[in-house]
Amino acid sequence: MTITPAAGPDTSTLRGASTPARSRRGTGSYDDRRDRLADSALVTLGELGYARTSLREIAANSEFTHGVIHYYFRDKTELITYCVRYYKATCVTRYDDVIKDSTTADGLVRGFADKLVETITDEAPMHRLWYDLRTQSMFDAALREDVLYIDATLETMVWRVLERYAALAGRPVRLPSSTAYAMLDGVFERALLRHVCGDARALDQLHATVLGTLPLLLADA
Amino acid sequence: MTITPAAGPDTSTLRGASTPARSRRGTGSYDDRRDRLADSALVTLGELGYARTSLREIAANSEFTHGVIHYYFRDKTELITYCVRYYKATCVTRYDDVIKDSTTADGLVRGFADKLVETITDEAPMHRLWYDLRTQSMFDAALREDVLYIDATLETMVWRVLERYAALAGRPVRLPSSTAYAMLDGVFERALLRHVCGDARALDQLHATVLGTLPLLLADA
DNA sequence: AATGGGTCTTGACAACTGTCCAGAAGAAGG
DNA sequence: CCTTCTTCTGGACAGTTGTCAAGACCCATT
Repeated sequence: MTITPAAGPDTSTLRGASTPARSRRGTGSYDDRRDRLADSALVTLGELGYARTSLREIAANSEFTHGVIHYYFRDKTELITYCVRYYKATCVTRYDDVIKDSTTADGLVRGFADKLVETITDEAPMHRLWYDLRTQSMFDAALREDVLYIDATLETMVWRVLERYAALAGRPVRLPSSTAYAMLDGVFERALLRHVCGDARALDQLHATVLGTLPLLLADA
Repeated sequence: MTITPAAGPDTSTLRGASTPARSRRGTGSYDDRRDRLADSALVTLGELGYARTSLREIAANSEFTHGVIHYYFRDKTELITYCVRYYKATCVTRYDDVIKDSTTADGLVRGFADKLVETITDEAPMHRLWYDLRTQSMFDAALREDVLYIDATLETMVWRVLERYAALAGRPVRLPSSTAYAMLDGVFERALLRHVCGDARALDQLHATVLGTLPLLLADA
């Protein structure tokens, strides 16, 4: 998958627009290999966390050697930044099916809860990496622009779910988008923490919490 | 302030119970200097974040030299762990005055919102450090025990506020303690992120959000 | 004054980090 | 074949890290 940033922070790199589509060596185009490197990096980052992940470790878990990284990325910051944007593309559409396929308010709530549990089960390393990067942005200004942009994207993603829920229920959401997102994110982050720490009940509790909480976000009938 | 862990994870160090109360050198007792070292460390950690803070940096910002750290702490992990516990002691009583002094439900909500804004204004580095450590615990098992214990402590701290609020309002809280904490924590974390990133409206919005949201946590009249 | 032990300083060590570079490897075009 | 360009390798560099140890310092007791 080649990332195609539609909006948001500047995505230009050191290479001009005339990037060669075909490579001389290796498989796939220049951008393909860049993305595969970012893909490997994300796996390693999700495993070790931002702080402990070195460029050599990233390279070791990829098809490249450590020297190549500086061929595709100017420095570590550019690699991380690119990875963050790459990550975003993999998660913005996560709940679109829930929105599209639900025909009742209760069905949407169940589908949403199921999806939250599923994504923690399948993609916990990616989620903890996101929280890691978001927290790091409080110390490292270089990450802020991207983090805030992705956070806003996630907020609208959640808001689309709630708007559909409100429409199906015939009652408006009684909280602003920012508050609703912050609350649900807090619930999700807590469940992720418990789950990663080995709490077997974390996912069931998340499911129950979402079922019990989402109705409270709508105005009274 | 000397930390006196009442409950929670094991706090024992390499030194036995017969710790000398008076030192031969430096000012204060052995435990005093240990705490002052932890105090310096927390300031540095809050400034740079867990990942970027080295033992030499901690020592440079303290009254000690870098070698002393291994005299008071076995290794970096023990220092961090001690700091985390030390941190907890400084924040568990944060809202006790609000609980004690409030005489009306609305007054408690205002006092709580004021206090949240105040603590972000005054102690933002400490808060972002907490979120940093909590996130790191998802990657580093050594931190988990302490993090989960502190998180539980914060939950009961928030719960005490809500119980008092419910009593003053004459309506019960309609969410379990865990959910209520997760939601408010999400709102708080978001406000902190915005604030640290330079968003001047973050604190006003936090205040307004708390005023608007807390009533929703109680059952209908 | 001498001793002994708690406290602290200083320098060293190996391991690791991001970055850079000289050159090899390989494909495309002449 | 030879040249040219992209791609990649492997090593080197300087800086930083946690950890340790030899010894200096200082105070209390004898």
